[in-house]
Amino acid sequence: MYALVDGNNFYVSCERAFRPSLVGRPVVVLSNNDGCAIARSNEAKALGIAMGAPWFKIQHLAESSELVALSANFALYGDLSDRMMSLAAGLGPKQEIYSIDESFIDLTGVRGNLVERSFKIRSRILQWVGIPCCIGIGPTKTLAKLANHVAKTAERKPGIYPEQLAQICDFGSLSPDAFELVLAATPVQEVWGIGRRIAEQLNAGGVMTALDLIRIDAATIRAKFSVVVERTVRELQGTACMDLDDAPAPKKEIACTRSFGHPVTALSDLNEAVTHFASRAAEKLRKQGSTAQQLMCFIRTSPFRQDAQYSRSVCMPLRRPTADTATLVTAALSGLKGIYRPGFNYAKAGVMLMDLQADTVHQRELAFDEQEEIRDRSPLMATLDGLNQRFGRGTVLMASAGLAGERRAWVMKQERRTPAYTTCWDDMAIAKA
DNA sequence: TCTGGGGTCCTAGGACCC
DNA sequence: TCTGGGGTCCTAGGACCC
Repeated sequence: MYALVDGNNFYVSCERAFRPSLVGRPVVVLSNNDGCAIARSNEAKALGIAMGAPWFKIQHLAESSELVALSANFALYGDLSDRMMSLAAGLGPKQEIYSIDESFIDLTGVRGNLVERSFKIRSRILQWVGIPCCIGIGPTKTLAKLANHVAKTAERKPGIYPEQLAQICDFGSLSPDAFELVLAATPVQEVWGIGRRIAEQLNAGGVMTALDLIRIDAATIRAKFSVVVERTVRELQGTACMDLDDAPAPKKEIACTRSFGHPVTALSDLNEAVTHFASRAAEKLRKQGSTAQQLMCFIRTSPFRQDAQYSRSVCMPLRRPTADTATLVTAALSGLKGIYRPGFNYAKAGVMLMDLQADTVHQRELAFDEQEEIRDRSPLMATLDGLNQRFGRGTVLMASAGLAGERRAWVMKQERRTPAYTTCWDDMAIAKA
């Protein structure tokens, strides 16, 4: 048996934990650059705000419906996530942290009443961290995920599922008939692994609900779709095809990409931005103990503007695997120089590190070129990371990143950000008697 | 005026090998 | 006139996830 513990409207709940006045109000959290809604409170969902709705299209609701919009505050969300995860881990012996707000728990060997135990964990997370969550339980990960969907929907929209399934839903405790009713009330697109495209094709073939899907035999699905969809169907039918992954593998690629706060035209501005992205990507790379053998750099205009369009990327093979910021920034800037064309309004740029390998692997080289000195700068990088961790991101950076004091067009817009209450001394909330 | 960021996996087809 | 069989690796594109 698996459980899925999932924070409700997670980013919004994090904001509410420190601003209780937001409880009961329609709230959205905006993406970087205050672009579009990436989290919505139940009240905001009730206003009809879609996931990913552009802010400028829903902004009028701030006046008419007292909608509150906040800039994403990932420092806060990450920290509250850690706290929630450590409490969720108490549900069973093994945990897989699947995303910032979700974790699977392996319930093997857990005795007693799973539903009661889940309610206890849920109320502990609510009391200690301030995040409401729902828990789904099922014999496979896909079923646990579906049970979680049922638990959340039963709480938010009465009438679709039995109300006793709200907050905690254990498929294991449902009769076969009750289970079928639940599946029949679930659109096929709500199943984990069935996205918009596959759902369209299924719907066209008359497969509308999870119950319809579960009744198709796996071989037919395999023939019509793929082994991926087949796995989803088998999981729905109760055959576990996915194990709990409690030790995630290192990333195979690491990216840092951003949209700009304002259109950028000058190469000098792009140089600063790309320096930042390459530096940040390099930092992530070192954190996971990897080196990169290839770097990709891209720039693009906005596809949403009636403007001359330009989009190009370039791959830069590296002389040898590296996690050195200076080397990576140099490669990124030289790539950028090659693809930059003047006269465009650039909206976004990014750096991706690829062909990663463990930094414990060292390829010996013959010294063909006596002039070339291979210097190990990893102690310097460790110092750099240490300073930036202790005194804050950007304390020490490459000169080509530019000076932070100046107003820079490419810096992303974050006009409604709340304080980093739990990760910055200056932002700490003060309790008044 | 204003539309996010960061990942993974699978498949088909081409190039190439013996 | 007749033109094999089996395999690997790489890439691009599509689909999915949060």
